[in-house]
Amino acid sequence: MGSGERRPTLADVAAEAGVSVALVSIVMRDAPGASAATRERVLEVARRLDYQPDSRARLLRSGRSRLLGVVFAVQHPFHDDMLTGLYDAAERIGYELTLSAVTPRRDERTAVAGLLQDRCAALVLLGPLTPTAELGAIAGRLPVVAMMRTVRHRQVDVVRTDDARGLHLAVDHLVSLGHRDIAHVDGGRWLSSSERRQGYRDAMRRHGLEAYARVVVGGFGEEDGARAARELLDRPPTAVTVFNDLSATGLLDVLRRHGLSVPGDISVVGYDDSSFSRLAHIDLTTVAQDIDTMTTLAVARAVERVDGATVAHREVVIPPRLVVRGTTGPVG
Amino acid sequence: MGSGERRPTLADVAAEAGVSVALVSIVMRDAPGASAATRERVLEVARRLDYQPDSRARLLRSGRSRLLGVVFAVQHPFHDDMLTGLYDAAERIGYELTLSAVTPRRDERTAVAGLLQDRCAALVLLGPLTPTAELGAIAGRLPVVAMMRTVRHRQVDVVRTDDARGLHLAVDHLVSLGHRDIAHVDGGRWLSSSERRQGYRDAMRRHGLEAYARVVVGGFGEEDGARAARELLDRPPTAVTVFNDLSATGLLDVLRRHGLSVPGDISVVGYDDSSFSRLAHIDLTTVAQDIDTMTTLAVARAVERVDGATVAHREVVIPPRLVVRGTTGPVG
DNA sequence: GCCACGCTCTAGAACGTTCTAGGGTCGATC
DNA sequence: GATCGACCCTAGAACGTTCTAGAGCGTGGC
Repeated sequence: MGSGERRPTLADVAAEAGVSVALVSIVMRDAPGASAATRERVLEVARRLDYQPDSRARLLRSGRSRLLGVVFAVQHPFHDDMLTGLYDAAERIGYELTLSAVTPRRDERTAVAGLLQDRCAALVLLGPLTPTAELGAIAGRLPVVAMMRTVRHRQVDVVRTDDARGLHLAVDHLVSLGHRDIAHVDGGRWLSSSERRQGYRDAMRRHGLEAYARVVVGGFGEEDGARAARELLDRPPTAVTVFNDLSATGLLDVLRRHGLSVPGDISVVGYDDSSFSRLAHIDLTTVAQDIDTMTTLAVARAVERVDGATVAHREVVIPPRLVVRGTTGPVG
Repeated sequence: MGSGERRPTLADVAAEAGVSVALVSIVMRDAPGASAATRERVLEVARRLDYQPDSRARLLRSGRSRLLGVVFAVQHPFHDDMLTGLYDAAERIGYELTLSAVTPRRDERTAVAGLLQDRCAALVLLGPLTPTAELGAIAGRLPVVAMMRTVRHRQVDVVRTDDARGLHLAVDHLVSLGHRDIAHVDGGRWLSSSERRQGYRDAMRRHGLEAYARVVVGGFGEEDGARAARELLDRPPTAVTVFNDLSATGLLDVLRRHGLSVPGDISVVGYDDSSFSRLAHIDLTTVAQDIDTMTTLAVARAVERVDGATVAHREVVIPPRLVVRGTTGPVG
């Protein structure tokens, strides 16, 4: 019936194969201490009984859990890209991932609490909104790595992109195309928003364009970009840098619907290099966060902490890369 | 630090409070058998020591796991909406969710295998691509509920939308607006694609429009819709029904970029009612899958199976609902 | 005064695994 | 021929919890 008979355990396999439980355990873990012949026989029995190790019992007994808890948010395409990278990185290093989602009706605190009960060895948080103090409290009991935001706390590790530099790249690119009237649609209350906004302001100043600097309140979603676009339509700049790709697509959509050609009338630069931004029909120029490096480092850092290594600096800042595609061009 | 001292256990709390381990367990589970006074005292100590129950040990001992494994795919916005609903439904019924993602480099088999080791009580699979026979094999060892696709196997439960009916609704709506030249962009190899395609064909026939019926190969993503749109541009229909919302947005984008106005020149109907489709700047007419009902039923069904109930019919088919927004209008 | 009962509490087994300590066996070495 | 070491294997404790059985005790009815 599916849940009918009890699932087979080590003891079942041992009995069937005529050996001790301990020996089966050795074989299943591929640990030294069994002859090739018995190894073969035990494996055959295990296969026949369709034995599946019980990771709960396994983790319970063996203390160290090789399990990383990841908190991500639903409806953030870039988080999906990060998850993809995290799975890769974890697999390379022999760790498992356990996910906990933040949804419109399930907050970050709940998501974290769930993982704490699962006794993961460490936590990786994608763009957490939890206040620093509270993050610190969690970090008091297990290693915490925050991604895509700064956390000024001595117990919390951080892996993030150099967001200020990202906006320098974006503005430099636009300036090199002849743009001067460059606006910025920010991320509203999102945490990396202020770094990016500041990066934009600095870059504009560096080019002597502070007179043109204009920041419009945005957010992380398409509707935020769309709203910002409508606001810009009164007096459109020749170029705009946007908090992230998702918001940029919302903005692009509204601009085009109002007859502006991109990049003819207006150039647009996104942020993240989310996988959808490289789709042919979107073809968005954007500031790429280095997903591979970030996820690899985040996992590595978490594991180092689990192993009790003392790591020198808690914050790793990865340089971004500008990816020029079809939404930017010379000023018309 | 962080992983410095061992995390407190029931025994620690018991020792500190001067009672037995069993009693602390009773208090933590809020089970009957402890006086109000000790209850209070034990809770106070637990709070002070920052005790967190170990769900592994808990589940291991108590057999039944109140844990539902969910397999979802990354970069499918509608799966995110489903996750949101599943979390709600699970919480209402006192179950936990454990997630396993399918990514471009992590296939469904791997995702399922992970959950099997976690000993979840049942599996919920979002639009699984696994062949029926293999799903059946998994269902042989624990209850499996597949969502958003049909599975003809006597051990696999199915909760899905009446996709044929969904396309009837879409076509009926377009016909009532005066459209006759209505094309369909399908989902390619995706599993509900054939039902929806068939629903489209039936509806066209029912309206005596088989001469106009035209199916373009699509897929689940934006780029598939975009590709299909380019194909349609030679000889554009006055309306098009699309496999899903994501594909529809790709299609919309290309159509508009080529100077077609929506819904002036062409009407577009999506499928899913993904949360982004209701954003003001997308404002997509679409066939809504009833997320609340589907997720509630899927969780309920999984739990019934876990409890060993014999459920009459294995397939639950939910009627869809047409949501008329801004991408459909009278034929121009 | 005795027994039965309800209430609060406890001891100890059990869940399925890993780990530690050690028991055989066999061939080689002194 | 005893000793050793390498190799294969096993018994039993341990992980942190829940569960079963029952102990202690105060109360009430006869």
